[in-house]
Amino acid sequence: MINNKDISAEEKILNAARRIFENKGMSGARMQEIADEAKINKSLLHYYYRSKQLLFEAVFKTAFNKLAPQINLVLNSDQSICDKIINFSNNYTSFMLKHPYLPNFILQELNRNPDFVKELISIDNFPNIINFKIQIEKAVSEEKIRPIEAEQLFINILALNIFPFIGAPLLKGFINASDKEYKKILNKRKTEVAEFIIKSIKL
Amino acid sequence: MINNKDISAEEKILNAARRIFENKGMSGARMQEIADEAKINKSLLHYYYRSKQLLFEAVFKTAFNKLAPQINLVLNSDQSICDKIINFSNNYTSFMLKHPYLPNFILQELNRNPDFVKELISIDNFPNIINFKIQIEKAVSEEKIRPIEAEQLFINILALNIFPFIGAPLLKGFINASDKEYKKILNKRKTEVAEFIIKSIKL
DNA sequence: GTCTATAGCCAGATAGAC
DNA sequence: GTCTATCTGGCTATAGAC
Repeated sequence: MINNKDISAEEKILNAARRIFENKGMSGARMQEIADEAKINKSLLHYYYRSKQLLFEAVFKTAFNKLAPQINLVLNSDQSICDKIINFSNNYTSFMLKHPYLPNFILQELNRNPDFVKELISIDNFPNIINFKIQIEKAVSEEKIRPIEAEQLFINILALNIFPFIGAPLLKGFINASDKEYKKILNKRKTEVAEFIIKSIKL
Repeated sequence: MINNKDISAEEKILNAARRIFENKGMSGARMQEIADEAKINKSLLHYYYRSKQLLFEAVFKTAFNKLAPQINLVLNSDQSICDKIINFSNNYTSFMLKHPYLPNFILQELNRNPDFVKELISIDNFPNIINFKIQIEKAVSEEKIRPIEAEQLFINILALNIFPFIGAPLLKGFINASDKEYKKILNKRKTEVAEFIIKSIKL
């Protein structure tokens, strides 16, 4: 039997762990730091999650499950290509402005441990390009958009939307922007990115 | 007086450290692992570089100094906008196919420690958007390209070229590509990316 | 310059009282 | 479930012989 206090402790830990892991990664994070962030005794971390590795995996899967549905809207919804591009660019950027460390965290850990993707693929709703590929090939053959491979277009859509968050520290430096100015630039991208892509693929 | 053997040891360490740090990051790397990779006694790492932190900084600055000139070709060379986009997309992708972990390594560590950018900015030849901004504004006012802000275009150019390397593990999963197939896709991007951008900004 | 041995510290994990 | 105390191992860094 689990009472309210238990749920609260487990969730406090998971949220604290998310903040610390997103910032420092698996190897840079300290269990003590997570405990402090959660305002909870360090032993309780082990009581609830057994080990640092298991706590990390819980955080990682939660993070990935936030990202996957967004990608699936591009790959598997029944919107038109234009609507997908417009909606995804708008929604994804809005979402990321609230969770700016998420893509960096996920990609960082996957680069460090590429085999982890294999585990993720078996999960329900792991994004897959097949339907999108059919949609693009159809649109090309019907001359609704210029000839372009679905894989290249898909990579472009993700690149234009995700990179501004991953590359933020560097981009801020290159373009001489304060945090506030950079946030403004990101906000503009909610519509800019879709316009950029659509202008490129229209006939 | 430094003889050949010294130089060799120092370089062996730096190269080994680069490989390990690029893979595991500062906090995930172990001095013993770097020593093994360099086939050298662990004490020598401290003899030559004093501490892990200093060794890391040497590796990081070397890496950044490889990246910066490439960015400066876009920002500060006197090529036309089209030539810049075509040449950068081609050269950068060729370069990154040889150093695929470089952008991930740099962005990872900058995200973990954003203040580090401030140190980099003081370095000679730190990329700056000013000249590029002038060039774009001129081209827009002369109606050579459609209206677009220099910052947004610059972010797009970097995003389309860099993200496919940082996001590789995830993208491979989404588009069901083997390492070999993904490499083929990246190779195509040497020309695809430039085409995609130019189609979007032409009038 | 290169090695072995070890100091000194810190992190993850557990034992056990309450 | 929650706490304190502590074990155990691994890591950076250094001392000191050669």
